[in-house]
Amino acid sequence: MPELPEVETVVLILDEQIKGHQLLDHSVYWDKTIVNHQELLALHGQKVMRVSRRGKYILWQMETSNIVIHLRMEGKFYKLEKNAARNKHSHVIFHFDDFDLAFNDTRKFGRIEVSHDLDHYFSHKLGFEPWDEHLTKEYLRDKAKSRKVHLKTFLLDQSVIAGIGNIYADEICFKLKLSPFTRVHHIPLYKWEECIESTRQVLAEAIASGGTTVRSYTASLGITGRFQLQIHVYGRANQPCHTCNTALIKSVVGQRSTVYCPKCQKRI
DNA sequence: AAACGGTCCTGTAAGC
DNA sequence: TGCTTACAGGACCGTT
Ligand SMILES: [Zn+2]
Repeated sequence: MPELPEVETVVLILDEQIKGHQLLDHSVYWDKTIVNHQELLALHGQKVMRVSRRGKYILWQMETSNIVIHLRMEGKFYKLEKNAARNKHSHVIFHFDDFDLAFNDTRKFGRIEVSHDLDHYFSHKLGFEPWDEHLTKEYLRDKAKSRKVHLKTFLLDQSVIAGIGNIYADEICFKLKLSPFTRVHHIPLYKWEECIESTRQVLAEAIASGGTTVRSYTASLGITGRFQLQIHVYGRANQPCHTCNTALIKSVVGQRSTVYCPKCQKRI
């Protein structure tokens, strides 16, 4: 599923493909995909000024407002010839001046919403971006000291750091050499510095390779031939640890499947 | 305030 | 073989 690196890749491609183009209108085939229909209708005729990202959200800056898109599990965009046949999983089709752009989402979890005030929209949802200079070890320590949750749950909390999902949460715990079950209020200050470094390294590596799972999102937008990212733990239950050869363990943290090395990753 | 559990969805795979 | 059931999960919301 798309996490920050995948969304970043989609954003770069979308910016190249739709910036400067005029949104004529759109068709809706699954109502709940669109949060506020009237506001979206009001943007017909406007050009896309810029496509950007905040956390896992895709932002289309229009002339008078913003279209905010979350892909959730399986949302993806396909660029189509005008009036091409609709795929049964295309729930919204944006009709641009000289092409169509389909929002395809088998699980129907993705959401498209218009927001006039992004700062307000994200203020309670999202914490700092991974590369924000305000993301410091003191910030993480302070956020964690009143929390009893496991490290993995903390990393998945978008109001702490924005953009980490299930795949990279496991990878970050592995790089940090901490068990995903570590209680965050037990983690010392110096380890939070390492956490920031690990997070940035894991995400940067993933962005550099175009996102782990991004191939399916972008094939139709003209990107092919990307190599899969080297994944150390996610989806590798029972396989040998890349560091010590111990069999990796599959477990559940916060109702999410979790894989870790019982030897390399200790609880504090 | 923080934690928890249910909800939304459907394709895939396992099980009888 | 064909049917049923379990499972995957990001964000959100009501309850504890
Ligand atoms: Zn190991």
